[in-house]
Amino acid sequence: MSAAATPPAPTPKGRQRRTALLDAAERILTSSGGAELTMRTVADEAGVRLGHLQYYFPTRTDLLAALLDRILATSLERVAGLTSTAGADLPAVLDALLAEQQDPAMMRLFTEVWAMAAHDAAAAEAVRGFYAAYAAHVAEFVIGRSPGLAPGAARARADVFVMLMEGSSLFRSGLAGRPDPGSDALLRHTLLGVLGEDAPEARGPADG
Amino acid sequence: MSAAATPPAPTPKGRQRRTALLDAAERILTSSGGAELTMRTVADEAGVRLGHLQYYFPTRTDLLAALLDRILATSLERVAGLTSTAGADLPAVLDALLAEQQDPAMMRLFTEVWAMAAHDAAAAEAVRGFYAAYAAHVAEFVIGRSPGLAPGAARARADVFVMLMEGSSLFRSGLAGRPDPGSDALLRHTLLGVLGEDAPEARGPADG
DNA sequence: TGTACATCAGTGAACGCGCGTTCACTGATGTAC
DNA sequence: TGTACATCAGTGAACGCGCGTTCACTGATGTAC
Repeated sequence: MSAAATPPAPTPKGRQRRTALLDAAERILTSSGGAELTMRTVADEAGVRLGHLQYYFPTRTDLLAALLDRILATSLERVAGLTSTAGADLPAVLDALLAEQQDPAMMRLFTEVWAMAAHDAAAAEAVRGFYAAYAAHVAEFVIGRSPGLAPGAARARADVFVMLMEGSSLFRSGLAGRPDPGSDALLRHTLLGVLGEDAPEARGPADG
Repeated sequence: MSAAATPPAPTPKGRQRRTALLDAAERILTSSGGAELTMRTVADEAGVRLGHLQYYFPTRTDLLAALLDRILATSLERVAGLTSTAGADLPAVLDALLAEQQDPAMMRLFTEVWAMAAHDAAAAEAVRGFYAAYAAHVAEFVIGRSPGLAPGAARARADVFVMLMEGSSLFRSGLAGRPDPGSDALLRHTLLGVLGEDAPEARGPADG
């Protein structure tokens, strides 16, 4: 899916318009879902005519590909920004990552991304690339804090960390479950444990 | 979304036809996605005329609601069957649960379910009910193996277990990542730890 | 500085198509007497 | 056992609509000389 849409004009104005059009598409994807994301609704949302949207994105496929790329790139930048500060306060980094999960808009975006990936090979490849890079950032972060750890072990920890993060987003966003303080505490404890960090308590705060 | 579609005929034949129609709809959802699930494609897949499909499911909304209910009910039955055997070999139960994740069809089904829930309040309620019941089964399982554990603690463990299971399905199915033996080992280790079971090794098999 | 021209940015109308839904209809099956 | 009738099961045609896409077009902006 990457590099599917060739922008007709790499001028400053062209880039700006392109961004505005993708903003509109993202708003629609977030608020209404993929089924409502049509060339017409996006054009309306952006305040341009249908034909003009097609000047930048000739087909709907081009638009979706560009939107997917941008969503994944933006998310990856955020992760990279957070994990690049190796010496940072780990619980604070965790808080920042978890805080994003509670945004229902972000959650809706990712359910759409997963659904796209489930039925489109090119989208799936883009999504796998995203998670590979995400996990690589986390692995680097882990190694930065535990030098000498085998690369394979760091990789495994990063993978499981990402799995748990993605799974928990379903619940913390309210989409598939309801946030719960006790579960959240154990979630944080488990995430720290996976990263190889010892948590304050031995097991879990809610244990009796 | 539950109880939206009133079946016009609860006769044996009617129930059978209804099931066949939902089977067809599920095949389409799995193979092509929600966007391709139209009244016509479902009727074709089931080998009936459009008007006949509408005899059982007057509107597309009715069809989707019934399909969602059935998908969730079926999944819940499977979970209940596995977790009801409290004395069973835990790694075997874990294997069975994890094996299902590798089925891409099941994964596609759930990405569609999540996407539905993200944009439809009734669907979201059904999905939350499903996960609440799923976690309740796991919590009961945990208490069965660790009597005396506080209910809140069991609940938290079940929640985190389900979070990690759902997150890992994204990767083990190949949709969002690629299955990896080292990560799988740590995943199992972490899942057991969350359930309160001590794993064979102290930390993780891939650690050095 | 002015002019010619290419390219960029944006418009508007039309196309064929598949969609969900409506509705009148026919044949099969059950049921009351 | 036979008949009348209601209900169940299934058909077929048509509707209006929104969709992605095509295309000819106009105005704005840059650039070469």
